[in-house]
Amino acid sequence: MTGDSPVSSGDLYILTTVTPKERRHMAIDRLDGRLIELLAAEPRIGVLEASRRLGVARGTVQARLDRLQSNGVIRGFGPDVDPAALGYPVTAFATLEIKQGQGADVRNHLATVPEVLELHTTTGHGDMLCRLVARSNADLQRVIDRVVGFDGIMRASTAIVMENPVRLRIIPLVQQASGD
Amino acid sequence: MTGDSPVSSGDLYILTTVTPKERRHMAIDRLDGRLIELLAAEPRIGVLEASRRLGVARGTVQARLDRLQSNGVIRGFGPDVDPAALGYPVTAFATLEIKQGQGADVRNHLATVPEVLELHTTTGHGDMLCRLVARSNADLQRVIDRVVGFDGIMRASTAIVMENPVRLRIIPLVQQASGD
DNA sequence: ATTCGACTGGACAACATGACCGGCGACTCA
DNA sequence: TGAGTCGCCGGTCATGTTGTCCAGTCGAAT
Repeated sequence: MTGDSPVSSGDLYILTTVTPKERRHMAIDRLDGRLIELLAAEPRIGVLEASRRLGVARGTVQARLDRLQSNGVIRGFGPDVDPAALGYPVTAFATLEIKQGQGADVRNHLATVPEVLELHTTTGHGDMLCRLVARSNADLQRVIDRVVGFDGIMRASTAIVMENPVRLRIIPLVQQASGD
Repeated sequence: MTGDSPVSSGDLYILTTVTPKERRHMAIDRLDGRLIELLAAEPRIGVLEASRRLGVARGTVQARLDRLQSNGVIRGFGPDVDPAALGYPVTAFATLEIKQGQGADVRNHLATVPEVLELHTTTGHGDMLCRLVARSNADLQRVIDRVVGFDGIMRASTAIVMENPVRLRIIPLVQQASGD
């Protein structure tokens, strides 16, 4: 039931022009949008309760959920863990400059560092952007040393996060995509 | 049951020194870690099945889960929605430079843009960092125009994400924090 | 007109849930 | 040393939910 997503974010993002015909196959409709909102607001809700709230039959909700998951629109329902509550209250973003041809090695290196929560390769004069967490500012130094203590990395510039006024969110986008 | 988290990521991160005594109260132990891993791997698992896999009593899993949630370690189980599958395959990070004293206005402005998935205020010469998505590179221009089309923003520099070798992850950190 | 897909409303057995309980062992503290 | 506290165990119970069927309706496309 948990089929491979047709769009893997591990891949290169391929830029496409989407025709109206294709849109019909990939877009989510209002009911999908409402379902996702509902699940986001009250995740421990069951299929049955969701169907009651949405005013549709239980089978419909079940079918929509299955479709959203095999579509890859909903990747899963993993627990949302707060690094701060784990003892890592400091977040930072590091821009890394990479030696030519060392990209793969650097990726592998960074993947082994638990404090690297996320890594992207980007355009622009920095080559990679990664999200780090640490136990304290002093600990951040240790993390950065570990991150940049690798041959392929030429330079790193780090920005420490002070405030996070907009937490990672998806609902507004879902609403826009579903015409809600 | 879903009490307020003692550590809200919307707040300023306060840097603390953690004594061993405090650690005992906040850290997660091996069982917590295994439970989180299990939930991350198979989110639709129930409490009963989890207790079987972990080899502990059902009540124990229930109690641990409750504690992790009221601790704020587990914020929730929201659906993990893939923007690419919604029709927004382009991701970018924008560094914004803000006019003095306009921070709050800019935050409010950005919060109204659905394509802004995340916003941080940071140290460094850029003042804010935000994560954007768009339907295409051309669409990204529209999104950026909307983001920077606001009085308080002086300059923006954008890095388009090409690849995402390490997806947002938390398990390695959980393992480290739980001594697993 | 027919076929197709999506939705409805209903049924069923199997299962999971929340809420309890008494009891056990480990720990803290006076 | 003894009392209290805490987390965990293994069990019970009524209740609600799940997965899986089914026949029937509706609208859109062929």
